[in-house]
Amino acid sequence: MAAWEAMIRTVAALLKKFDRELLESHGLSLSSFDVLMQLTNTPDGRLRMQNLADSVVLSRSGLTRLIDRMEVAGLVRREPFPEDRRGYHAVITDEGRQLYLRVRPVEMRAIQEHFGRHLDYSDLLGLSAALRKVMAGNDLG
Amino acid sequence: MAAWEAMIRTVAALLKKFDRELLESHGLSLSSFDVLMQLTNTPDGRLRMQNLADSVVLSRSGLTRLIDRMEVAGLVRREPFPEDRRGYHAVITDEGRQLYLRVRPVEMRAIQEHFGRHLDYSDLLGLSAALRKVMAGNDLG
DNA sequence: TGATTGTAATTGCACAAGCAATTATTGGCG
DNA sequence: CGCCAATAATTGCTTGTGCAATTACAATCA
Repeated sequence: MAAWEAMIRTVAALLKKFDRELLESHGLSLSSFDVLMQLTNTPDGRLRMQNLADSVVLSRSGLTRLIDRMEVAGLVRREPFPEDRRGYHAVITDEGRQLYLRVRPVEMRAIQEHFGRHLDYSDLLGLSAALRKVMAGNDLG
Repeated sequence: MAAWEAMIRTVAALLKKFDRELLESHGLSLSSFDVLMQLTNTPDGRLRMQNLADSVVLSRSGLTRLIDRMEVAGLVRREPFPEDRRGYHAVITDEGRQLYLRVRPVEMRAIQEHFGRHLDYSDLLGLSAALRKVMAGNDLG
């Protein structure tokens, strides 16, 4: 219970901080960054809306609007998915890739500075292991 | 980095789940529950708006409106603070206390079910210790 | 084939949250 | 004392989010 409390407060505080920093430095929300990261991590920079919504912390409709905004900003584009014409791919654009490459090191540094720096290796191992158990227990892959 | 990712996704997913469960079962948001908890944990069930905003995961203005809603719902009331007439106390009402007492066990069970159950004692100790380090390193008391 | 059921994504709507500006009050300093 | 900066809380405005309903398409099965 205490562990849970500590966890939500820590995560919330850090997320808020990262979100603000990213917004100020690059005009990018954490959600957008997350989308760029997920897309970059696929072999061809594309993902169905559905799968993207699952990996990102966002509802379906939330993702729809986020992709709307990111499309306007030129970071991603939608492409119809021939094999199932209900579906769309979100595809990262060159501009999106470039922005991601610029932002990623900044974000990594922030995480290191505010999170990783305070933990040693065994802390991180323990943390990861514990979280994996919780995720597995909740079908969060 | 992987640990951080796992943490935000786990926390986000569980928070969403808890929030929905609480809303359905008692018409209460997690934020409201958090306020009730913070107030109950003080000796006289009252806290300045400012201090409450710090302990709850919420901005000043967010808290103002949340207290508005909770006041309408009869769970808390505002009381002027004589020693500093700019300030207000949020005070938990009897109704608020009763609701908290009903909801708390439900919430504890949910946390146990979705979080605690998957971890053994040493996991929890390690988790708490690690989070304390991070919080201390970020001035989060 | 045609009807029914299921699924992908979007849209209408309402609400909650944050930032910036505002109001009311306090405290310091000449 | 009177002015000015600082602080507590609120309010106006804008944006992001989720739920429920909707649209478009797919799949199954008689």
